[in-house]
Amino acid sequence: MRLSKAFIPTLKEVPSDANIPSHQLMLRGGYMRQLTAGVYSYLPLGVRALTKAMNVVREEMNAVGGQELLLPALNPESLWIQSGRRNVPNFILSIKERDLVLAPTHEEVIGYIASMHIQSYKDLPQTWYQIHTTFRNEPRPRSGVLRGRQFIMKDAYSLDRSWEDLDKSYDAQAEAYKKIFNRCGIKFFIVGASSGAMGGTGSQEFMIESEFGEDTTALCASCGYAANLEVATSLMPKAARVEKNEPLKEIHTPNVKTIDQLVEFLNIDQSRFAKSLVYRHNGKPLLILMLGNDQLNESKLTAALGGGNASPMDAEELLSLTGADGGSIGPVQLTGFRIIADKRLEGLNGLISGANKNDYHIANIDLARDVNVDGYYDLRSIEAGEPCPKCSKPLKISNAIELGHIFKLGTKYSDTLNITYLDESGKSNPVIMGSYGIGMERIVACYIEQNHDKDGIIWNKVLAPYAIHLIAVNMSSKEVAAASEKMYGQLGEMGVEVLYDDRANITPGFKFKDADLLGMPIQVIVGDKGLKNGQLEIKRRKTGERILVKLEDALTEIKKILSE
RNA sequence: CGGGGUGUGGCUCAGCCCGGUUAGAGCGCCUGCCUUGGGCGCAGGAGGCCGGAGGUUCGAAUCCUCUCACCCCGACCA
Repeated sequence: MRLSKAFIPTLKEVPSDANIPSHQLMLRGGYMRQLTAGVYSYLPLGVRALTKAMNVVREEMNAVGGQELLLPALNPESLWIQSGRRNVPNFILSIKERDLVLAPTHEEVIGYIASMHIQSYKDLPQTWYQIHTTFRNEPRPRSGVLRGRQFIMKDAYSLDRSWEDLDKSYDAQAEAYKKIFNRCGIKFFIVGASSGAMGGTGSQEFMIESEFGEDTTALCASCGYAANLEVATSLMPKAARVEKNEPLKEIHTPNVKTIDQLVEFLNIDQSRFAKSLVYRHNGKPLLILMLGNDQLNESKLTAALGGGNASPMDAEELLSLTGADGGSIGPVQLTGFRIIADKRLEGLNGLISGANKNDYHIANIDLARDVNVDGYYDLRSIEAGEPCPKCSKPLKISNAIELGHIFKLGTKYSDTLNITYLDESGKSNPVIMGSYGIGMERIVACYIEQNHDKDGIIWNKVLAPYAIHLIAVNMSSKEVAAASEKMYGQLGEMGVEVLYDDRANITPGFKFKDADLLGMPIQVIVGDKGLKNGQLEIKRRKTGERILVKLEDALTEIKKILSE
């Protein structure tokens, strides 16, 4: 492609809306432009990079027996009502003129097709996938392409007859994912994750570490334990029971609201306090007890509650239902609430909690004696430095971007959408499903996050839109123009993808800056300086290393570098 | 959805508090000359109903009200 004819609008200045490197560079390099919040147009260079990523994904999906489909973005609303996902918050975008919705994923359509055509155990297993535009009602799009309302997803679905076969399909996808990200040159790690509203029995996320990530993960450098904070655990010890079980005692605690203030006011260790959090779960009042200053993890809470909508109660309701304001609420003699507690509180006594009377707390609480606790669950967010659940070494906490997510769905959709097959004995069974997603733009953006410098993107040959950026330093020099044109022709004949800067009246500095910004892995520079000695220059974008080669050796040398 | 911020030429921004020339700068763009190894120089030029609507005023980019859009923090997030 000749740059003189190409549509690659580069920008010298950083657009003010872009805050993270991948976003800035994709805009500056003319890879894409924003249309509206969370929606981007991909320009020619962006399409080429995305296409490269898609090719890798296709190859690896096909290699594990995936069959490519193309499913419609427009879905009948009724299908989503049937699966029970029509009203999942912030999930589906719909259109106004018809009872149609824009599909945010395709379990429903896969299920619809499968329910019609999968009839016998002989039809199983199947793995179907697509690479397709997906829509989600993101409340707050951000970070460029990392979180959009419209994005391209590779989504795959496995259909199996048994849980054992699901494990095989799932493992095959996991292996394919590793190959995909490795081939793309992305440094990733895998964490155990919550299956959330997706349902199912297990899931893992493929992550890259990034300060701009929206997920938080716990990692053990020693044994390799890795989990999303939504599900991460640690070996934080429970507090112990105290020997003497004293009777309940009210204590005056004027203007003492937080656990930290209580610790200071009473001079008692925080492990003697039961913190009360007041929520509504599906409309019903819920009191959650946490040990000391442990932080509630809402993902764990939702999981413990078996789904549904849990949110903090507002201050007015709090007062009318408990008789006290936040900071003075506790479990003793509290009526109308379901009470659950974190596992670290299990069986404890000698605790202090709110008295449901402003400025008072109650001491000597024995959860077994004084409170009707409806279950102990793991509800707390772990913190950095806590002992790894597997090997007890300190855990590290870091932010991460989710590149891919794989789920063992089980029968959730088979049940609602009636996806069954007949086994050898003629008995009807639900199909066991798995689902596997990759954000295609995230591949490109995450790669850039990990591979850029102050000048621009640093592509590897797998994702690079072009293998070579050929620069004619000065087109007004007849010799340079002739040698460049010849090189462009020869590389083209070799089948190499070349971006050729043949622009006239553009100064060399400008061309070099553009080349570094766009980031092709190899720059071939033809200028008078080298031609005097019958040479041209080859520069590696990644290292900045330059070598001079004789014109007649250039093709051989380039071939050699390309095959590395 | 709560909090904050920003909308002035293609991009980055100044001007706004404290209303009053013809609305500015840099970059980019066009023309000519010049230059040719790290976003070159000189000269000339095009391009803006100051996000939108309403109001106050003799007069509004500037003050007030409403509204829309975008960005950030939080909430949320398959």
